[in-house]
Amino acid sequence: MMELTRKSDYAIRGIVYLAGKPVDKVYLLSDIAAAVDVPPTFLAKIFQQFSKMGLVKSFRGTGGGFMLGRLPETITLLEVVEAVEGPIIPNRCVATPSDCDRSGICTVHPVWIRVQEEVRRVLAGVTLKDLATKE
Amino acid sequence: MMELTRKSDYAIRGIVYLAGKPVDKVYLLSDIAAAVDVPPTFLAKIFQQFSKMGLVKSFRGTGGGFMLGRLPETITLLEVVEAVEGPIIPNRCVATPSDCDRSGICTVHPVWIRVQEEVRRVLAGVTLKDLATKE
DNA sequence: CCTAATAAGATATAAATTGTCTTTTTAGGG
DNA sequence: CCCTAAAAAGACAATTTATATCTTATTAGG
Repeated sequence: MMELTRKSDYAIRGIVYLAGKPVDKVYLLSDIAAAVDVPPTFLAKIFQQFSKMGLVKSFRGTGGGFMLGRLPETITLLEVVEAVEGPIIPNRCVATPSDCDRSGICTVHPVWIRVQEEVRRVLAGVTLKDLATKE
Repeated sequence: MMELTRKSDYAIRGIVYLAGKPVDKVYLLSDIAAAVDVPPTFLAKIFQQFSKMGLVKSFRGTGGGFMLGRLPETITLLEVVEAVEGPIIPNRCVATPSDCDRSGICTVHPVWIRVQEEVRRVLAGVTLKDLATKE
């Protein structure tokens, strides 16, 4: 339970790297991937998702690359994780409570809700600015 | 991220069922599995694990079956989940910090520690007695 | 129009999940 | 003693998810 996927880990590395750089410049995917030690083709997929959601902006063609879509202090770790993995759901019954309807009431359900809340609270309390390491 | 496996869900159903019954009696695996709607062979594997860890006691042969290994108020949900899935590890770097040693210090690491602590805290605060629904 | 770069989609491989099946061991009862 | 009822243990199988890679298309600049 609870294990982050590689994809999310890679995603965080990549976007935190951007957050630690001057935000108005464009960075090559290949350079980012090399800097954070992630397979470039995999990071490309991740950043494509991010781009659709506005977390990063992409520019094609010569001189293209990626930059952060918003200021680092306005992007939370929760947003990043959920952008990659979808909503944080400790158990399927949290997403679709009808799954829980064995025997009328499920006593465990409220516990998963609390787990979800606590995890979201922690992740929502950290921004990319907090995570970015300026060099 | 964070999704409980079926195995854990089944495990919880099974052991909570036991916790809701008179604790000094023995229950057939096949009956438990039918009552909580879990494949019997799968639940068997889970209860074998539980048995090794003392969460349940097993009895073989005629008249055999399973009962809780300890009183319901002394078994936490955390124990049950970790008995099935192993320790709660939001990211591999929490288990093996050496993984985290890209670029000296990893700023995200402490966040995963906090996530781990919060999840454990919630789950440790709930016992099987709390979850058991007496009929 | 040529080149540099991302976008999109198809495909491939490996690992984990979710089981099942068979054989063995243990225990009780006639 | 057998015979039967039950769990224990281990091997095996199917499905799904994770982890990529490859190819082709699109976009932009010079």
